[in-house]
Amino acid sequence: MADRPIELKSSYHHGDLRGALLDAGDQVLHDIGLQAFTLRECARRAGVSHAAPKHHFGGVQGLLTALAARGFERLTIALRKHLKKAGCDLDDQFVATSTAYTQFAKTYPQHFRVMFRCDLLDMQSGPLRLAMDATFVELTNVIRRQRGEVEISAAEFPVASLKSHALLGDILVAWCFIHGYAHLLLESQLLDMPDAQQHRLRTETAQRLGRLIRSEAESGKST
Amino acid sequence: MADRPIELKSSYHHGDLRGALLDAGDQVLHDIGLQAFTLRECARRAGVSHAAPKHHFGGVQGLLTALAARGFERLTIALRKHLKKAGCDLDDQFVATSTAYTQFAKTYPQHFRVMFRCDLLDMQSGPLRLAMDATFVELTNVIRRQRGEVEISAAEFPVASLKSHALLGDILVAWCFIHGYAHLLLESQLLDMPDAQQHRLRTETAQRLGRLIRSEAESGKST
DNA sequence: GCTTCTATTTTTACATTGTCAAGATTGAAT
DNA sequence: ATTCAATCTTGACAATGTAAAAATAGAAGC
Repeated sequence: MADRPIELKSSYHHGDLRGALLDAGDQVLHDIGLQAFTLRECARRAGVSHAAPKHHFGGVQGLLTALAARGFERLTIALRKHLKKAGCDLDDQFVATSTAYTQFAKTYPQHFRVMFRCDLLDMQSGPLRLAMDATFVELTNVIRRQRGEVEISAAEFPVASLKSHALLGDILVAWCFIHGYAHLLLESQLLDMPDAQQHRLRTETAQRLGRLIRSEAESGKST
Repeated sequence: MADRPIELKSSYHHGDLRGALLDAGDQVLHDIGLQAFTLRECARRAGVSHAAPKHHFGGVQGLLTALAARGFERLTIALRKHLKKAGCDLDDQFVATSTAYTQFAKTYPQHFRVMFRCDLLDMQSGPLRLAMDATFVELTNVIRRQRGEVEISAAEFPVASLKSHALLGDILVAWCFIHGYAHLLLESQLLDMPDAQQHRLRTETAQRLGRLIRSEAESGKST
């Protein structure tokens, strides 16, 4: 009944070009991949001229940086969702984390690529740092729980600043495995195997590492 | 005294343009990185016209594929060298492997990037497959020795084709950790810390995982 | 020794890209 | 109603990857 001027797009003044370009960028990554990613193609899909993105993102690096930040945000959400579903069992939590991370890499392979290409990104970008920190808070808190420690709210980052040597070691074990698995799965095609076997192997390995971390935290506590 | 016509370069017929382009490509990666890698720049550095590479590599993908293969060859050599220096101690061998892998990633970061960007490469390329297989034979043999198994000569690949479930699991633990560490070090800058701490943490973690693999292989054998 | 053949390299051309500067448009502030 | 600043478009430039056609040189055959 009422007019809906929000959706209208007079030739100038798109309304939310920034958001539209981000969406277009997502689509471009999904459709043709990072190696074919192009500012002009994003502008085309957003229905604006080829130079329009400049005002909002400065250049291609700016848009990629924003897309990477979006990627970390999505990854954080995925981690939280899987953790929630996993409940309180520490074993399940660790497996769920590796599942979420892996599934994200398989679902958004091109985003995953951008997120870990610091030569393409503006690593000084505030939003990117925030999004990365949020992801890594989630990850490190999984390890903290495995070790029976209290969680942390946010931003005692970067990881290197952690004071507990044992905690840092456990983070290294867990995160490097999870990340390495996802990255190799995506880029090496040497881990190619039937989905069922893939899932079984990853789950078993995650359980194994979870046990390792917990048992050593236990024995460390008694000393 | 004698003429050395090999080195001469009359304007046409370079002599070994293929090799020269590979060297130029190495240099370009080292000097300006993958994000600025250009066929024309490689041709320029090799002293030939911009279209000369086509005959030898087809296109940019061909040259990158050849450079990636070279990268895997170098990585294989580095692994062998570090393993030789490590001697027979299993603990040292595992640490040496992670050291070699990490050092390679830090020394040739741009090559490392190319080697794990399957969207930029021709994954059907024979030379690339051979070079990758050689690297992974080296890696899996480290695990075999940890498990007290006999080594393998070459090419029972890809990894997924391994019949021993336990072996595959150990390979996953080891390789994903090592690769994940190197990749995160290179791309996340969240593991940034003083070199000494970096080295200590990685060494300790490698020893930890080596012990895990060996102890479980032991207890598995007795059952 | 001369010719022919073929592999290699150059030249030329074209569509695309990222970035910049200048101009056009519009909604809001005054 | 006028001014203004933010936003978008136009036009231009150098650079890139690829393709086709032309040029060159070394080898093969005679």
